[in-house]
Amino acid sequence: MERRPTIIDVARKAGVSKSTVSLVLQNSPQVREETRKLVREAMAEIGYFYNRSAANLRTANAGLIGLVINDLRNPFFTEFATSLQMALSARGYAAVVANTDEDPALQAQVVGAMIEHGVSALIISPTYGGEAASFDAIARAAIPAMQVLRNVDPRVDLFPFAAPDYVGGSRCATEHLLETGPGRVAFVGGLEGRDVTRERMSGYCATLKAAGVEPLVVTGRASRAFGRETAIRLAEEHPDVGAAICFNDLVALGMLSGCAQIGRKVGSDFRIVGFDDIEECAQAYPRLSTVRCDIAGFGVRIAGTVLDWLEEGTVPAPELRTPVELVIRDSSGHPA
Amino acid sequence: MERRPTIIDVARKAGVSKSTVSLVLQNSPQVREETRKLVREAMAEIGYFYNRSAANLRTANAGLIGLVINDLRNPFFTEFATSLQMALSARGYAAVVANTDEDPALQAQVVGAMIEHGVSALIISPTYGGEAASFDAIARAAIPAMQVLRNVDPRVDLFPFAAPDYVGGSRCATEHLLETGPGRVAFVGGLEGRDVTRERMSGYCATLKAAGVEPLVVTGRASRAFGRETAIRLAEEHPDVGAAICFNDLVALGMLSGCAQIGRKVGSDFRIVGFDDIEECAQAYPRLSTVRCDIAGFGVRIAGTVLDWLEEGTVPAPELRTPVELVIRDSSGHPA
DNA sequence: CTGAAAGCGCTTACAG
DNA sequence: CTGAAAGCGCTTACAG
Repeated sequence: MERRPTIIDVARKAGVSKSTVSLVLQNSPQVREETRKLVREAMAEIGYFYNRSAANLRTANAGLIGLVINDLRNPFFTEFATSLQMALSARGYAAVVANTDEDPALQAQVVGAMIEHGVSALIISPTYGGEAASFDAIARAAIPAMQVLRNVDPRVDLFPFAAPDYVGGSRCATEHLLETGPGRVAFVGGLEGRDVTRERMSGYCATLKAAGVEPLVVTGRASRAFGRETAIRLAEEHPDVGAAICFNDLVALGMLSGCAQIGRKVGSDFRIVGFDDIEECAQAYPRLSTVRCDIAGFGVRIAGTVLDWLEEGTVPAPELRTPVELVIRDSSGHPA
Repeated sequence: MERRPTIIDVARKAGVSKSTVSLVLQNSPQVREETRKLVREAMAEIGYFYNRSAANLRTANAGLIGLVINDLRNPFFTEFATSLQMALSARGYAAVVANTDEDPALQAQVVGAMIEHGVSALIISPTYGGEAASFDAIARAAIPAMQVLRNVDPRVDLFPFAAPDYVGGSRCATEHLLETGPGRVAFVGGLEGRDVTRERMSGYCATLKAAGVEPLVVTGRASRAFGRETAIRLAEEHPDVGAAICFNDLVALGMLSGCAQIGRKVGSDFRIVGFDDIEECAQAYPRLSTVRCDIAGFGVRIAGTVLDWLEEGTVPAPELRTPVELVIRDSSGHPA
């Protein structure tokens, strides 16, 4: 467990100066091919590892990106974080990631820790509430940061916002449900008063209004458990409701489970469309129709946007909306 | 976007030397309370952020832990990684995390990157194959590292191994299935030749052998899709099979879906038990019986083990097995 | 309790 | 193409 070799050790071994070793490390063209090879061999021989922290002290580019996520156990966010991380990795960056579990205090803490670790940029899917503490710290530290999936800080010039086109998605889904069968269509899940809920609901409300149909909104946690309970409750209390558009796939999958439990046949007796298109949708029975947000592609895109910002100074637009697509499978019936 | 304040700026502002500021940063008791307060105020006023990379250069404790996971999109690993990360965070460490997608080359790359970033320790749920490249690099860098969930490198003295007690779990599950009904019980899912598959299968095989029953093993990818297909295929080709113990919950959930599709009633016509107890099990219909590995608790425990190793020098035992527990819900029927 | 000085491993002009 | 020197922001003895 002795001291790790440094460029000085490499230099000594290779018989050159440490500047030369540094130049080799940076692939500088001004080092002769022969010397370069000599140095590389010396590195391999003595087991040299580049020390980025030390380099960072001079250049202030750690190659570290912070990723803070409000709910990392939710498959939607897992998929986002994973795709993003892998895209960063492919471009030579490492990701420091933290889950905040929707806790503003925890979020402020991890954001602070990441700043201390010298992240070059921050990508944050923020909690609702207490956002000031986190974003003010980021602003003070003058670190490029994007807010994704949820827009909680209005300073989008400082903290550009990106998310899928939720409104468009809910409009399509509602129109589809209006076409495929009779009965009222409900909107299920999503916590009241939140932006994302408002957006995913607004396409629904607008479409129903245009069609002259009365809406029925059942807000609540975006969980399987809530979906399941609601499916059962809806059958009892609102037998006239023949379809539901869900806040997300988790709720929809929960409704599938609830309908199975009470023997209500999904796709005919009752029609459901989810939101997000997590992997499970295609494997459920019946296969779940949903609004595909291509969250993996979204993650990759955000990685690119942030790295371009960092490397080329291309400041992202204040608001980016990525297109969504209705995927019709079996849970929503088929147009008559 | 000017230069970030340093301890020198703080010192000047507070009218003390930079050593004093450093001492305050470390909560050294040798600084007078009054001075301490003065310094803290100065820090707040000029927006100072601690620079860990710089500190690390002297002390070689970055407060960074590397977490590399073979399949981060799998809810089992997501839960593990998230719990672990949050436990680290609670003790003041940040986690650099990377998904390797079962790719040995990618794994070697991210391990190298983490070493460069100066992680103080590594926790790795490794890919199968090509392990030498990764673990040799870790050994050369002399970084404490644990292999979890999969034991691929035999040097467990160097890289202690920890995992739930898979063998015991599969034994319990098999006994349970033998008690709750008639028909053969199959083992479904898990790639052939892998340690985890072998372990999760061995309790099954041993129990059947003791009971004098013929085993039926259907290996394959540990996915919902495979479970679904297998449920359908089993009903056609092996109508005598009345129960299945699955490699993991994903397979079991897939089987639930397949049974629903062909109208086979799970819990009576056919009995299923999963493995892991991911969150979804309790929300499925019927609710899935499974072997609980308490992966969240496992993650927290590993975090503790590694940090104790780092901070107190407590070297972990070469192999740690954590207890598992059979959770009986509705999918496995009930003992007659 | 506080200051001055050296050093952690690198990069970056600047000479040669 | 290569060397000597300064400096990144901190910590750590060592004096005072």
